[in-house]
Amino acid sequence: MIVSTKGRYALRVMVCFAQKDPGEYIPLKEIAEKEEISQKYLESIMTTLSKAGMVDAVHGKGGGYRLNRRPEEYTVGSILKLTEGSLASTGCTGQGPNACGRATCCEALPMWEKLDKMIDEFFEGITVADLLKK
Amino acid sequence: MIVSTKGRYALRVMVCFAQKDPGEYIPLKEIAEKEEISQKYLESIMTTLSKAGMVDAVHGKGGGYRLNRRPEEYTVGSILKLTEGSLASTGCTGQGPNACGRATCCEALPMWEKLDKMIDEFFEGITVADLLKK
DNA sequence: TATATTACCCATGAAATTACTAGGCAAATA
DNA sequence: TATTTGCCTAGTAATTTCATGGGTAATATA
Repeated sequence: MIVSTKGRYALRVMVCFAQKDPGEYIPLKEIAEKEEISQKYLESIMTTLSKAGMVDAVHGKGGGYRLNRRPEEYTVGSILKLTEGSLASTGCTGQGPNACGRATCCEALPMWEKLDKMIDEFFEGITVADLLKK
Repeated sequence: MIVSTKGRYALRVMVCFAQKDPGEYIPLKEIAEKEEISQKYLESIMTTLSKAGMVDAVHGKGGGYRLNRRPEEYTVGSILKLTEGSLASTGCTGQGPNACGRATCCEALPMWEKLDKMIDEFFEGITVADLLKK
């Protein structure tokens, strides 16, 4: 499976924030209950989003999280890449420590690369705003 | 990652057979060595392919495996669906025991379904023969 | 018939990943 | 100061992945 709950939760939560009044801080607890997601688990996801500058976070009473851009400025791709780490279909494409040693002669490699490109373009072409309107 | 070694090995091996003389049986050992894949692991993959009727298998000396159709008659999709079980991107699409309880109200579901369709069409549009010619 | 060769079957296991859970600390507000 | 909220670190149970090991069944050849 290409997308774990982490990425899917992140997406749903971002859509959830987009439905709220912009500027208003929403505590995580409220979102977790509405979306029926474990509060503790969601904490780690929100921290990731916060550290990456995707959302603003404020401690204490009256605090919580909020979006810091308009929904149409968040691509689904940017959210998934952040929370999932990568969207690569196989791990044998690209560089890095997991690069396949047979890459130079693998008949299938161009196919995986084409797929990855297709998936990337798919997710980069959708924004949180697109998920909102239905 | 959407495609594990099991599916990737299966694909590479099918390409490997397609390069051989049609009709000739090739022992698994030879393929495993050429492709640098664990012989024992490959056994289970080949058995899956054999039981599904994708390849012919013959025991004993001079035996082994061979394709039973022309390379252009095997889609990548058919091989991956067989070895990977499914190519669904999330597990929340479709029916089955893992179907998401929020499916009816999930804003992201149409996106996952569209992605799955795109991926399926991608793999069904490529055959073993396509991987061969390069 | 005996032997070697090959596919097939079943069980086991190590490593990694996923999806959480637990508990405390830090910051902000009233 | 007390409460509310986010942040940090660790641990853990279940599942999946990627194999390994040992035996059995079928086929060909000497």
